[in-house]
Amino acid sequence: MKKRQITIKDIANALNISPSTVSRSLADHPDISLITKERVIEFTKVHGYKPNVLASSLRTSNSKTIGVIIPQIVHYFFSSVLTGIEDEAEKAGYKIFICQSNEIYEKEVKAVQALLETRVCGVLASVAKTSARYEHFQDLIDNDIPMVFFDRICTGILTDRIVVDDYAGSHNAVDYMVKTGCRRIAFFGTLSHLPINNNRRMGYEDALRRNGLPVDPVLMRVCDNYTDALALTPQLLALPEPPDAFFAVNDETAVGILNVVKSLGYKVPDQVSICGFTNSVLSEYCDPMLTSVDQHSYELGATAMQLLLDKITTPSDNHQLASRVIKTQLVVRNTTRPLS
Amino acid sequence: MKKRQITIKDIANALNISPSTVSRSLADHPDISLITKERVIEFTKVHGYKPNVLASSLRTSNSKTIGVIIPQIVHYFFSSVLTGIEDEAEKAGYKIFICQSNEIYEKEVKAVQALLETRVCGVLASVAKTSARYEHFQDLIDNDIPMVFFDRICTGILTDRIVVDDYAGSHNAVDYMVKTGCRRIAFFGTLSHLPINNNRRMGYEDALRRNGLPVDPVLMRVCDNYTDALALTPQLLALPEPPDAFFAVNDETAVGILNVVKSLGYKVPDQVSICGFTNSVLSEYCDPMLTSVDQHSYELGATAMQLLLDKITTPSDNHQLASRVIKTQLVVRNTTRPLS
DNA sequence: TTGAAAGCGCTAACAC
DNA sequence: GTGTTAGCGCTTTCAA
Repeated sequence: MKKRQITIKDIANALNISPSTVSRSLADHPDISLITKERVIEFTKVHGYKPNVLASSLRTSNSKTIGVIIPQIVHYFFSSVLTGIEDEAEKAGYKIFICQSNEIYEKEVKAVQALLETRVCGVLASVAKTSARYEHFQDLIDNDIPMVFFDRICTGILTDRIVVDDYAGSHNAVDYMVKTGCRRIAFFGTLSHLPINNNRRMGYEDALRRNGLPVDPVLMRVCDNYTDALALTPQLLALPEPPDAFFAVNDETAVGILNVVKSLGYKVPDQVSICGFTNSVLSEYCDPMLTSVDQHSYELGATAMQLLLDKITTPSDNHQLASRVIKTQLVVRNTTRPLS
Repeated sequence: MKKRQITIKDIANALNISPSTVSRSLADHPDISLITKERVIEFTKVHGYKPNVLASSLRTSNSKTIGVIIPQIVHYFFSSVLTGIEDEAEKAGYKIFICQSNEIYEKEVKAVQALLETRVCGVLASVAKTSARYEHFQDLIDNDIPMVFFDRICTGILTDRIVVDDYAGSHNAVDYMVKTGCRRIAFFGTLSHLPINNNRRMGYEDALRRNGLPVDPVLMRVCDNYTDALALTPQLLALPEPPDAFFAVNDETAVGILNVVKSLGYKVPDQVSICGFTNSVLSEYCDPMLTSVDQHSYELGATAMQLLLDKITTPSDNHQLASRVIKTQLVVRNTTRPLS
């Protein structure tokens, strides 16, 4: 026998007042007398009344919920962004509904569907690597759901976005490696349609060019996880002209490279330099500790949420889209040489 | 101008049928003629109808949502459990509503409140380290919300639970270290009321005793994160009789110990052995790779969700609580010596 | 200061 | 095979 939750009507009957008075008391409406309010509050406490948010959301057409579409929370970067998102949401009295795409396009589409059905007030999204179509996101826009893309944005969709300065981050890191004597720097990136990858690659290429170094396609590979790095790194080191440095688009990949390089007997950073991206906790756990590009992930999440809340509370029809950039910062540790 | 979503009534009017017929068509009710169903489906596709789950949940008193209360998703163990939970939930057609307690009692209480208000069909919870009171969980029970505790259970509350065999896991690990020659093994654990900690400590103590080794309180410390391990480890190594091995309740702590031990010039595992708990990806990232106790976290999450779904679908009034145990497995890597 | 009544969008008896 | 009707629990005009 499932016990029925107590309702406003129950309170009204018990107290011999009307449901509307109860509702107003709970909402602390100024018209209601203090005595009445106190009686109501007292009753809710004693009897453990829990407002049914389903009902109030339906009635007010406001679910006070934000949908978050995120690739994978196992990754330090995303779980850290999520913390920023949650903290801001909580301050503003919003709940968040997290959907993991697991980098799978189909799951992303389903997530959008679920968020639409849940009548979320807004959506924060970072797109899956495999997503090459964007109609599902357009669907959100078409239904007037405010949305903000973060980190992995979707250029085809006209809406606010917040990213990290991937180009500068990657440019600075590579520039630093060149300045410390590296001449053949390999690039391990992601294969996807996302601007984030182009930007990081361009930062890499431009840093080389500005330093008068050649851009060698042989050194540029698709590899963005630990396991693949274990397989690919030995191939590069076996080249006639092997790299003397590696730049990877995330820390897991960088650590994979590091483990291979060490196991093959190279000295890090004397013979081979390595730099990652994200500056996750991981970078302090490996040995030598990893030089990495900090993305200020918490700040990214918090700012994304603030942007979204702005859109929700002050819906402006002049659709000039905000485009924020979070600065990165190169954190030099011991997988790269010091500046002489 | 916020665009109103299209409703069942709209479809009914457009198609000159009644709302109930539309509803039944969408639910694929056997009574409805194929032609009608097709007309309805066609219309929903063309006009992008999204059912309002708020309304249907309210009407049916079934939100098809499971609440999950979890300490911190940044940790590999929990995010990995979460994946198991999500996969099972999805199979069964349930959404999940994730609440992070961040190990803070007050946030845990708020989470329970939110879940109650959202009218979730059930709750999966792993309790915060700082929670010493449990009325909030009792509140769920009192409202007949099926619930299952996982990993960090709450002994005061009578409900289903699923844990890892912490005692055996820790016993085996310590026993292994003794068998490989360690004589003074330090224990780094958590300070909390949770059984999980007692069990791990007892496993440690019993393994020592069965091998005829003394249990020295000096070697047993409260320390369960990377930063604290950096501070505490040197103190232990400076003892007149320093430990020759460390057993930590999680991998982050173990890596912290490892980094200190190495930096002080000790050889691992020759002079000092180290073992962690969880077997997170982390254990392959450090050097030497970390020996750790695998907790089968994905399986833990999946099983927890299955247990909960069982309770939800077949609510038995005979409250005999299920208590499942997931086996652990010692994964030997290079921070411990081989068995001779 | 409070109450009556309508309705958010959906479902499910019950009727025909 | 389809329609009528009532109501899930809440909020909010409008009236008193």
